Amino acid sequence: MDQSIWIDKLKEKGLKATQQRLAILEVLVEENFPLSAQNIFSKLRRNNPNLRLSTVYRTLNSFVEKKIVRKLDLIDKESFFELLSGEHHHHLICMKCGEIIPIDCPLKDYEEELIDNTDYTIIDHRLKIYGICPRCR
Amino acid sequence: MDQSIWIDKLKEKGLKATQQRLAILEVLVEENFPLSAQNIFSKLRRNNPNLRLSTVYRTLNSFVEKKIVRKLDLIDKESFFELLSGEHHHHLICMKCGEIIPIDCPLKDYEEELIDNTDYTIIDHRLKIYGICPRCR
DNA sequence: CCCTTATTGCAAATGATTTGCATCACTGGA
DNA sequence: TCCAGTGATGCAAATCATTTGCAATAAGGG
Repeated sequence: MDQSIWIDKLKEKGLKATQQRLAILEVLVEENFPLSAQNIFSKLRRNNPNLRLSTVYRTLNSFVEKKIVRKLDLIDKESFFELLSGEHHHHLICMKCGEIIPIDCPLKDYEEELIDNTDYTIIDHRLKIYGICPRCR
Repeated sequence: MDQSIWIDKLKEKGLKATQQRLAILEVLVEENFPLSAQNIFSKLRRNNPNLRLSTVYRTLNSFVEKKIVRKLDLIDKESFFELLSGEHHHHLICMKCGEIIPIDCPLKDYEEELIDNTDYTIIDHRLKIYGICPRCR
């Protein structure tokens, strides 16, 4: 990973470019996939025994706030976090094996309609589709 | 509320028609709106000091399992529960005042497409749209 | 009306996430 | 390059919604 790009990005958003933040970013970039705080923590801890789960949470929360990552509530308890890059999209989740597939967003026209009908200002939306993948079926 | 309908419905689903279950159902029917476990608990407790929050949770979970109510994760922490009746729909939530508006489901065609593209069996989906209502804006 | 079994009260546990505080590491300026 | 100020982190403890174990209770079929 080219750290300098990320160092700049962090500074640009008013965040110090610390070791822990860069390590967490590196995992998110390399996986390029939704991960839980615990996931990230486990991956990093062996080479970084001082890292705490609370630091991972604090970091992810600041990343969410600065729109560097997006928080997803895919399954009941644990939240997942994914890097905000590439196309806006949603997820299809296999209820048996937990596979997560990115899917594109079908809501553009629908939101226009909604604005006309409700006079709301639309800020954001969440869409998740649950099913069973061909292998688990 | 005509209790006998609900007593039958519970029995039909293999649940005993207990006082607490009927009380919880009554609140859900009268509000006809998504409520949290704590919401329901607070409404009932004054006339029912023995009721426990854990009973409300257990009841709601069994209702979800039997498809009598639907669980919604609208805001970060607390889950909401709403009676499963009427049209399948989703929710538009005002991020300032918390107003919740039911909206209809735009996903039928999209799911067909998804089945063709992914070979998944689609079980369910969740859609929430967040915005600011005209009054709060 | 009784017996069986599901349900509830109650208290304690759980698990993800957050927080308080002292220490440490980053960064911009000298 | 070094230093001070401030934000970030380690650490431990707290929080908060939700769940669970167990003994006591209530529902409902016979």
